[in-house]
Amino acid sequence: MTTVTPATAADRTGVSIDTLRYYEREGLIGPIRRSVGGRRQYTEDDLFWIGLVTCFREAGLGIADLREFVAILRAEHSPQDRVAFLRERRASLEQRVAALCRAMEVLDEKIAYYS
Amino acid sequence: MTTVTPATAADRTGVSIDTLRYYEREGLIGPIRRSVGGRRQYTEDDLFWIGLVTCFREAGLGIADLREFVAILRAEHSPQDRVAFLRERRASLEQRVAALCRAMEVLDEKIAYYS
DNA sequence: TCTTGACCTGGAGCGCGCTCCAGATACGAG
DNA sequence: CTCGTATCTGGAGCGCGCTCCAGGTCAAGA
Repeated sequence: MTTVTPATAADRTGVSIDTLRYYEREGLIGPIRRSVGGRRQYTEDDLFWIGLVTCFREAGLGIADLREFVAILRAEHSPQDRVAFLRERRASLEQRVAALCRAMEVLDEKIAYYS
Repeated sequence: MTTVTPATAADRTGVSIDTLRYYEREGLIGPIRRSVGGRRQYTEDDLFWIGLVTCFREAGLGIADLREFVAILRAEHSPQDRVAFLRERRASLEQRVAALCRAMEVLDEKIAYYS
């Protein structure tokens, strides 16, 4: 299996090395395989997962949310639990979108006023 | 002009008294009128403005953004500057929405998978 | 008048999400 | 083998956005 150094992983995911280590410490990714000497070796799967995490971080989910997310998707939870959790997260994202739309409406109003 | 105590203002806006003071210190609201004894007296206009600020905070704008927002709307800036600023803010909100939508798509995928 | 509770100020403290640092170790190029 | 760069670990530091606290002031009700 082809793997990649921390520097390359950081480069390809757009996440800093420090943050990658932080995410691993926090249980959001990995644990990442190590070389004999102890250096991290990121697989393509790791990179993909980091992409998912980044996607959710950008959407505003907190570290604790993501930890739970990881646990749900990895551990032995009943499908109902998983789906319930996922739906819950989806609902909160919808609320964020709603908040954003309200703010955009206000902006549009102001833009119209000053145009 | 009818005014309202800090406690009532907090109650009606859903923003804590401490946070109201903080916003005022940061220049996001006010300065709020004071009674002879030095207590704050919030007008309806103040409450409305606090509502706007809250709306933008919920949409994820930072304190510095809002300070600039206030400056733009209050001070003597050319209409072009205002509109440019507002459009810029709107664009960044759109990006947030896009990030949220991406995350929701991922969630939907997982939901579909586990359903 | 006295009590009680809301409010004042300035400043410290806190949780989050990184980010940086020191000191040690690994490893590829020459 | 040596050098230089990349990486390792544990822990400190930081910016943001509040939140809390101490010590004092104000004001309405009994």
